[in-house]
Amino acid sequence: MDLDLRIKMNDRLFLRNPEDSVLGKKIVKHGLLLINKIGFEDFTFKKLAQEVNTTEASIYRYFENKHRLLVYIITWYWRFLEYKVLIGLNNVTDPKIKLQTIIKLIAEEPKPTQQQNDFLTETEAYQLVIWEGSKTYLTRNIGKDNKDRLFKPYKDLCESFAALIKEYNPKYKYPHSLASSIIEIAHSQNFFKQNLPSLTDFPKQQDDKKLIDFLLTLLFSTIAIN
Amino acid sequence: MDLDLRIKMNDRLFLRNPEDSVLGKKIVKHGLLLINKIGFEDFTFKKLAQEVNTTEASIYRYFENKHRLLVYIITWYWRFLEYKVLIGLNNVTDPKIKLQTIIKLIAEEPKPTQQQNDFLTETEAYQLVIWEGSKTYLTRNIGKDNKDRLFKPYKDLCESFAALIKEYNPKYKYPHSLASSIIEIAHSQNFFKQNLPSLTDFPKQQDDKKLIDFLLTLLFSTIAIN
DNA sequence: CATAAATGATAGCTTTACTATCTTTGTAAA
DNA sequence: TTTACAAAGATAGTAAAGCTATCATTTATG
Repeated sequence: MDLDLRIKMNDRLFLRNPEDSVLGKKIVKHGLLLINKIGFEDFTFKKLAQEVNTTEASIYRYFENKHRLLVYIITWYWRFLEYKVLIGLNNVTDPKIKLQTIIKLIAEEPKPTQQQNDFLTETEAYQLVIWEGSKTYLTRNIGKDNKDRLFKPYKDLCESFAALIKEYNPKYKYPHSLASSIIEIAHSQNFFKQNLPSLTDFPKQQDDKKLIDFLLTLLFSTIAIN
Repeated sequence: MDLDLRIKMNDRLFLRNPEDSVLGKKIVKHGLLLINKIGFEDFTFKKLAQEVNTTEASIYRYFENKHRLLVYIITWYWRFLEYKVLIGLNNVTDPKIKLQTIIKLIAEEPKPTQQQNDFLTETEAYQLVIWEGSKTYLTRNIGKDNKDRLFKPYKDLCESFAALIKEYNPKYKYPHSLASSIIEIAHSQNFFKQNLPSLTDFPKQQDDKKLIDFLLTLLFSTIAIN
């Protein structure tokens, strides 16, 4: 699936739009790679500056702090995923197949592709979401960040998902909670599978088949129409 | 439910056992309160030292760093919860009621009680789990920390939960994943309800009744025996 | 070609996250 | 009742993180 898309980013996320310059794109791209490599806690703008052959001060011209950079990348991913869902559901009419499709898109580890070398790559972004995604909102800044609409992409995705659930079974009482829960579970189970495998029933060295089966069963049994 | 219990803590968590001294207990108690107040990111041992009227250096004699203190409190909570489960399931034989009971114990916001004034309180610990719980393991130290068995209390709780699921339906394929998922969801939904309510279907100013209903339906529909 | 904007280079400041050392205090065995 | 020894206090110091400021130098743009 090739998507040549321009994702509109919330301009509260940056001081200078990173998409507008070579340096900006390098900051975001290598930011993603470096956070994945050393973890968000150990990640600093100084280290990133070295990777990108620039200075700390230059990075601060693009992003207020490392948290904003993190949110930038994570929300980019949510928007990207929503595009994928949009494309993936194109021409699909059966509500059941729609739900199966969205679950796969959410939970399946994306395959590495060649393109988009100069900006964010889906596979790396997916890893970032698994490891650092919840750190975007588990912060005392959540009130302010929410007012700045930083979480809109995530909310939109949940809303789309919830709409499909409602379409399948209009009487189900908790479509939003179910949607956000399944998204969260997909990532936490993926994390546990890699790092705390006894919390799952998935063999470490295996694809996401079982995880998807688990999620599909969970979803369809709870929204089943009796 | 009164529990006068002594929770055995993993001694890799501390340098000096905080339960053995007045200062140690104050550090842990006010550590919990202060993290809840200002958030883990802004929390420092220096600030805690001021709260407790001691010095930074003294706190470092008990805990290697703030992450260990966090894990200490969080794992204390998991152990505490497992005791509650143990007591709560005492004399219960019906597997269905067992599962209902454990869900309630996991998801229900504990009521404030008077006791345990000098150490950790359940209500505060519950808030900490919601806000900071996942930060215990979403770290590059997870491999080492896991070897030190820091996550054993959490694993044990999940294992107990999974065992009840297996008892109810021995044929269900994903008892561990389901157990850990429900625990995680309980907290993330609780967080969303407070902070990003559009991700849930629960009114902000209300008890956990709907959340528990959501979880119960989720659990029992997916493990239903056809 | 002029000029504005972006970047580089450098400096500096406050806070965090520790470690070290030395002194005082409180407690428990000799 | 001394003695001794561990816990805590007091103080200092260090490297890194997390910024902000300034000025010089490139690089785009009209």
